[in-house]
Amino acid sequence: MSKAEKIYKEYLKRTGGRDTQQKRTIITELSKLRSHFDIEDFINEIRKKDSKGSRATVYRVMKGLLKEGFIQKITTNDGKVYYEHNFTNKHHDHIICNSCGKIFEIESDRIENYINEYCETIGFKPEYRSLHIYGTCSDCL
Amino acid sequence: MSKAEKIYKEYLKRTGGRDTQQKRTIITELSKLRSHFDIEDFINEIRKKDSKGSRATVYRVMKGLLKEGFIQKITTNDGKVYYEHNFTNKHHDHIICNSCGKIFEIESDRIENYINEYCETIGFKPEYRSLHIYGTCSDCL
DNA sequence: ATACATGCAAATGGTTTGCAATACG
DNA sequence: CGTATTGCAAACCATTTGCATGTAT
Repeated sequence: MSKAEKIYKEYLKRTGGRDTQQKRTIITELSKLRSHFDIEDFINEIRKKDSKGSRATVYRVMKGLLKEGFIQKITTNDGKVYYEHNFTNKHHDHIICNSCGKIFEIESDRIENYINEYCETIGFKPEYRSLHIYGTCSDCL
Repeated sequence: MSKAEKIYKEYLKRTGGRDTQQKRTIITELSKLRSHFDIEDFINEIRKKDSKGSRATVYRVMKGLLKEGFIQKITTNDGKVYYEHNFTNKHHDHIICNSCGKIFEIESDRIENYINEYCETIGFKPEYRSLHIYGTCSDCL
């Protein structure tokens, strides 16, 4: 069973919905993306596979994925919106340059460990996180 | 000079704008808020001080404050939007329960230090951050 | 005086929703 | 078959913008 298929199964289990071709296509295509993506581009991609893929369905699936922590939403300073999945379990954080808009991705076990420790002390069960660091990158300085 | 006045001066310096009563009122009222707030409530608050305070002006000032890192924007899982200032320099992060929606605030020097260290290694100058941890709180577990 | 700021209302853009048609279990 | 899901278009809501008016410098 492919990675995408596994995620899809897990998604169905957690959301308790029916097994449909649309959902499967969305999650399969999603799993092919490596980095943050624009949702409009993604919808166009979906439409190549399923000519009548609807925006509404994509958003409906996205909502479930967000809720279950499979994907996250990033809003940059200037209001642009991106989505990103973390199907690989390797969660990564973002460093965003306010000057040129470039986005750097980092993985940090130290932050991860710290968060887990901290949450344990207050009895909170962390599922996913979103960390964005804004500032100025070396090129712009 | 009050804290709010200091922020206001700093804001003017950084954005290079003119000194107006509206901006002053917005920043003064903002500095009175302790925690995350709903912008519509905030606009109503402003209107008590300045009967014709406009949504547009509030958003315009917010935009500058966001850009300069004086405030941050939080979007919860279910799409609700909050704002929050960090006029106190004591930046704090958020832990958000996906089940009941409660928001816990934490301060973490360890995360702060780590971020500063990390950014130094890549030549990035961090200005502010947004860290949101989603999961389930002890009450909901 | 003149350029920037404000207020209003209309426009925008991302996301959600009502409803009729369709497909899963 | 009965109910959840889809697709479409219209609705929604937070935010932005054009323009005429007001105000700081």
